[in-house]
Amino acid sequence: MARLKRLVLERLMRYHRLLSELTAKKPVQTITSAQIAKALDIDPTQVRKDFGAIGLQGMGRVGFEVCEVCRSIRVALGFDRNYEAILVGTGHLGGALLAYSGFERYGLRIVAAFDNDPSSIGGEIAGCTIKPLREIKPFIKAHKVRLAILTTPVDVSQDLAFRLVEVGVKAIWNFTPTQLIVPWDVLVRNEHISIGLSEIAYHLKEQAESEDEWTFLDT
Amino acid sequence: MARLKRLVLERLMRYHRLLSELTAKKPVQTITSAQIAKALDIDPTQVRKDFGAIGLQGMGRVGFEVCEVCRSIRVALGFDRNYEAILVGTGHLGGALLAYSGFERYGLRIVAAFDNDPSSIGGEIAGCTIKPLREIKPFIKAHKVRLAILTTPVDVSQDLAFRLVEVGVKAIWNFTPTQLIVPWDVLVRNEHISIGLSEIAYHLKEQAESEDEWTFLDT
DNA sequence: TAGATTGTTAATCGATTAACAATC
DNA sequence: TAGATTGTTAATCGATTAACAATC
Repeated sequence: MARLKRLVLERLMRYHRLLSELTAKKPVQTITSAQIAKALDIDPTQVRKDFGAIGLQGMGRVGFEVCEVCRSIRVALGFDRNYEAILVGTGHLGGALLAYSGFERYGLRIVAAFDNDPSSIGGEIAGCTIKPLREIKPFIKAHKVRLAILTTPVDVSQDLAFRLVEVGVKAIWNFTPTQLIVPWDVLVRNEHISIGLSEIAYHLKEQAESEDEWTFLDT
Repeated sequence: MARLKRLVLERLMRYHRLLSELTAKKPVQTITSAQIAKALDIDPTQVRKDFGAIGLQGMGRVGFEVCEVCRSIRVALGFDRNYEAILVGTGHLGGALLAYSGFERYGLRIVAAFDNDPSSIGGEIAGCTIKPLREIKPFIKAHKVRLAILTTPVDVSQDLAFRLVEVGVKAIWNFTPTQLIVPWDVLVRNEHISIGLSEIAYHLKEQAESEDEWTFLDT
């Protein structure tokens, strides 16, 4: 099967969530691409293409079997596997991610948290003891951890990334606003929250300005 | 000036951050589009196009003046204005956002937090008192709040969205995994963290499989 | 069978990149 | 002036959407 692109992966995730919610409310046997498309405000062809990409077959005049779709997506994205992750940086955001229990349904379990602040080391968040940063490399080696979640201050993240990949980390979920440099076979997924502010601030600015125009017309 | 598209806005944000960091380290007078492009791993033409879109003029053989670029981006995105926001849902993620002080440089100030959990109401996070949810509409009206940050459980977010827009909210920063329905003139910026897991899980799966192949060849 | 839905190819759209004259 | 960089038009690339025969 051809390698799936990022946009396809993200849509598959959305389909999966939609169908999970749907079946949680009331069990549905089948669903059409048009129904899914409407719920997510995209084109039905898109849905069929994406399903085709992971080998899903629909039934003419009926649509797709919900259970089968969910299962296929889970297999395609790798949610049927289990992988252990570590988290570095136990500030507010790190704590929030540790406390979030929703990742387990996707096969992700955070097995350890690290920090270099003496006052937080030894503490516990959501059942996870905070370990000193110097133990991170032995821990990763011992547990064959391949995913690291970075919620550290900006200035240490690149240095950390170097050290993480050295001991076998193959994916970094990066919540720090840094463009990390990593080997070609390591995936960095950037989750820079404040990027969203560009769209928000711009919208509010434009909106305020257009309001001013109307006020002008009113007078 | 033509309306800027989302992708352009996001890149402008990245330019702004890059240049802020750069000048913080050591003051630089000018920078070329090629230098910026290299740092962000994009095409130099892209940078010049984006700058052109906000009316920035470079100098042949020299490049762009760093200060002027920063200033123009701030004006274009509306970071030179101040806007007040409220936050709804003071769980772990809500708390993390309240505690984060980095938004102020973009003109955003969170002025109140709301929750409907009696045990958290009256408490304080990062200097912000948590108010009961029933006070949210009067508060928004009184303070003319136009931005709301949603970090509530999924099941209440659509109902909240309806109530928020009723009293004048024009932008919702949505951290809940729901497709919100809002009037056409209200912006919803979705920040669904677990979407990123699709890319991460898939990469780890593919990576594990390719490793298996090599192991097979070794034998 | 008739009709709705799939699966796929072709057309469109938009974003990115290449090319190069104009500029300092 | 010579050479590096901008600004802009044209070409390419990829993603989305339209069209429609095949299917149940």
